[in-house]
Amino acid sequence: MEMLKQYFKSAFSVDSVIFGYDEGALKVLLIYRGAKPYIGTWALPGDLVKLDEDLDDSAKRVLYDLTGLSNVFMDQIRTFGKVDRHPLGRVITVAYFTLVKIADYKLHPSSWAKEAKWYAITDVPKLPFDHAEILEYAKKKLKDKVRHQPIGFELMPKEFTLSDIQNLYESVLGITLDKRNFRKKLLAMNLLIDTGYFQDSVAHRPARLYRFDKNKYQHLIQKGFSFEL
Amino acid sequence: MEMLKQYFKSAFSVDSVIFGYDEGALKVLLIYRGAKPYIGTWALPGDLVKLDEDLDDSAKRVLYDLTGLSNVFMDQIRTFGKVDRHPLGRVITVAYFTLVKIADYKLHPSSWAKEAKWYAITDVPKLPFDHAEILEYAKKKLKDKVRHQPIGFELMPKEFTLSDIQNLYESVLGITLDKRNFRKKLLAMNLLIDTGYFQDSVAHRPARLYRFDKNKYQHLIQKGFSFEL
DNA sequence: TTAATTATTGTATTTTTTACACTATATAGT
DNA sequence: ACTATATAGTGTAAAAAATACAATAATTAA
Repeated sequence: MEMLKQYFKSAFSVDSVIFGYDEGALKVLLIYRGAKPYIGTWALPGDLVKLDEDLDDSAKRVLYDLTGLSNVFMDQIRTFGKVDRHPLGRVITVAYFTLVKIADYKLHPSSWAKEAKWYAITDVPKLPFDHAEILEYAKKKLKDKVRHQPIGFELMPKEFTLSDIQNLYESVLGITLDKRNFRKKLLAMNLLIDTGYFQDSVAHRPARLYRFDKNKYQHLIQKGFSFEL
Repeated sequence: MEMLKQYFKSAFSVDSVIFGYDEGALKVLLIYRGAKPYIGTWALPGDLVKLDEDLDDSAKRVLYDLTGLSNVFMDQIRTFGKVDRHPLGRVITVAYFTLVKIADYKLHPSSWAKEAKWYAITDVPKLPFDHAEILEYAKKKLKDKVRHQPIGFELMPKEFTLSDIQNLYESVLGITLDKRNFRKKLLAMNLLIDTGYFQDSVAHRPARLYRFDKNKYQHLIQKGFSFEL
C-alpha cells in the first residue's frame, strides 16, 4: 500500500458565479479581493472549504456572507483543477452557479458596499486565477439550462411582466424572440399566475403582472412534464 | 489573514463511471478493491489525484491502467464532497463519466481478469463510499445527454445496424421507440455513413451496417446544428 | 389634444411528430 | 426443397407544434 499521507496536502475552494438581471441586462456579482493572492483585483466570490464543511454548505456560506441571501437557486457546475491554477499550492475549486433576484434586495451597504459590485456580463474586468474560464463555462451552462428548466424566473422579481421575462430570455440567449409566439408558448404551460395587478406609473399602457407558480411546476415534473422554451 | 496551512490537509480523487453496451444491455465497469478502505468490495474505479496531476489526466490514467484504452469519450459530471464520505480523511471526489465500445476490446485478461468486471446496470452490487449515489447521478446524466448529443454512438462498435442503435436508446432511456420514426429522424440528420456492408451469419434478413460520421457532426455543430433524438 | 411608447391579441402556413402494417431476406429445421 | 422463424426495411395520412406576421389598446408627456 502506498503512503497516503503525501496526498493529504491539498485544499479545495468553492467559487460562485452569482448571476442577476437588472435594468435589462444580465449581471454577475464580483468582489474586490482583500486577501492574498491577487489582492486588489475583482474576482468571483469564493472561499476555501473548511475541513468539516460540506461543499454545498460552503457555497451557501459564501453567498450568505456576501449578500445575506439564502434559499436561492444554486447548482454545482464543474470542478476546475489544473495543477498550477492557484499560486499558493494545490487547490482545486468547485464552481457553483447562483441565480438571485437583484431587484429584491440591496447589497449590504455597510461592510460590503466598497467590496462587491454587480458587473454587466458584457463589461467584466480581467479576472484572476482561472475565473475567466469559470465565468465562460457558467454562461454557457446558463444558456443551456434556461431553455430546459424554468430558472429564468429565479432572476426576475416575484412579479414580472411578460415583456420582462422575454427580455431576460433574449439577453441570456443573445437572440430575439417573436412576442406573440413567446407569450403563446409560455402561457400555454399554465405556469404563470395572473396577479390581477398592473404596472404603475409607466408612460405607456401598463403591463399585466404575473408570478411563476413553483408548486405547480413541481407537481407537473413529477408527472413527466418537461419545460422547454 | 487566516492561517492557510490548516486547509492543506485534504485530498481528492477521481472516480469513473465507465459505461459500456453489450448483449443488448447497458453495463458499468466495476473493480474489485485490493486496497483499503473497503478492501474486497466491488467499487467504481478511481484513484487519488497526485499533487502534480491535472484532474482530467488523472481520470484518463485510471481508465488507461484499467483497460488500456485512451481516446474515449469522457466527461466530468460532478464533484461529491460530503465531509464523512471517506473513512481515512477529507477526500472529495470528482466523478467522471466514460463511454467505451465494449465489443471493440477485451478487459486485460492478465493482471485484471479477476479484478474488473462488467455489470449489467440492473445488477450492480452494493457499492462502498458514496458510489451508489455517483452511479445514480451518472445514469441520470447519461439519460439526459443521450438525447442532446450523439454520445450513443460512443457505446456502439464502429459499425452498427439501425436496430442496434435503437436498442441502445431504448435501454438507456427505458422506453420503446417506433422503428420507422426512429430511423426516419436519425437518417434525416445525415450523420450516418452507409458502409455498403451487411450483417453476416444471422438467421434472418441481414441488416445494413452504418458508421457514425464524427467529422460531419463537428462541422454541423459549428454551423449551429443541434442533435436531438 | 396629440405624440410617443409599450401591451395585447389571432390566424394562416409550414414543419415536425406521431401512429400504424406489410413485404423482404436470411438461416434453421424438417 | 420446403416451411417456419426471425428480423430488416419501408410510406402515408393525421395531428400537433412552430412560425410568420400587423393592427388596436392604454397609459404618460408634451
